[in-house]
Amino acid sequence: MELTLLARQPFIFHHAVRSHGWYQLAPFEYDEQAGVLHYVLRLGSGKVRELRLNAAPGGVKLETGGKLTRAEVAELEQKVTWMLGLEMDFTDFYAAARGEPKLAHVTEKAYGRVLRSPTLFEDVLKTILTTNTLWAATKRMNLNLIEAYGEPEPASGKKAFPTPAAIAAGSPEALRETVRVGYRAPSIYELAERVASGEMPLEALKTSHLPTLELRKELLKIKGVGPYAAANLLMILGRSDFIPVDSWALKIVSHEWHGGEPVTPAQVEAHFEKWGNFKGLAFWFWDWSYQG
DNA sequence: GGTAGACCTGGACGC
DNA sequence: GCGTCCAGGTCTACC
Repeated sequence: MELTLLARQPFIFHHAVRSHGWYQLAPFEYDEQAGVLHYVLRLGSGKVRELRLNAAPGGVKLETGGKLTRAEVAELEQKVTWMLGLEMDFTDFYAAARGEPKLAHVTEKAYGRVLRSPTLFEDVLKTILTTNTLWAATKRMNLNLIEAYGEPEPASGKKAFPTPAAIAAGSPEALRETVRVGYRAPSIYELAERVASGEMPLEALKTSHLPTLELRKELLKIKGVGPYAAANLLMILGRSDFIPVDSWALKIVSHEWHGGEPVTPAQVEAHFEKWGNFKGLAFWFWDWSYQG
């Protein structure tokens, strides 16, 4: 099966994919040379399919194998549209960025979209796996999680990201010992249980009209989600009023404006205060002098 | 509201 | 091969 999905312009597939590190986290896999983003998706019907996405005139070409019903194709379209933010409009951000040399590139590069997973559950778990650890460990824990609880695509054997029910059917001990998530195990297990039981309607937050501050409060109620993780998830949800301040953010801001001297999260926020609702976007796509 | 210390893993390093 | 140190956000207790 093959189809093309149109994106609101401007849209550059490669820049949408490379917007942050998510493309390196399974079940995403990005073949940079070929410009193809792979993703193993579990459909609502339970079928698991590997998707192949690449740039097409005006948007994205989507390919996958095996027969699908009309409803499954519609689900695929809806999920890919969400993952790549195909309908998102950044006109106001581009207008605000005009005149700022450090953001001069954003319109030309069609920056603004942030690659996301098909479910918020997956993005919350992945965000928790980025906290208090190094990127290599995040990738490994995520891989272990998929290996332990993901369902395989029949043809390739590649596994999809686990459902909340699959993780909830395990135990915090298994998460700690097999998936090696350490002290994060109780938080991850509790989240999976609450989402699987319907107690926490996490996916509803994707279309929530709550003011950003209220949405942030909801995210902070999740165990393992603090200020950094909440800001990261807000960015994923298309709200950029907060900056995900991690150790890297402190470092680049310190080099940008403070001669390498230590800075606080409040100072990071202060530097971007004037960008208001676009604070997170301005920070995320800033042309930083320090590259590490 | 601010701060200190514990929570874990795995890589780097010294012996 | 073993032991020690370190990096990385969140949570809890305490002031």
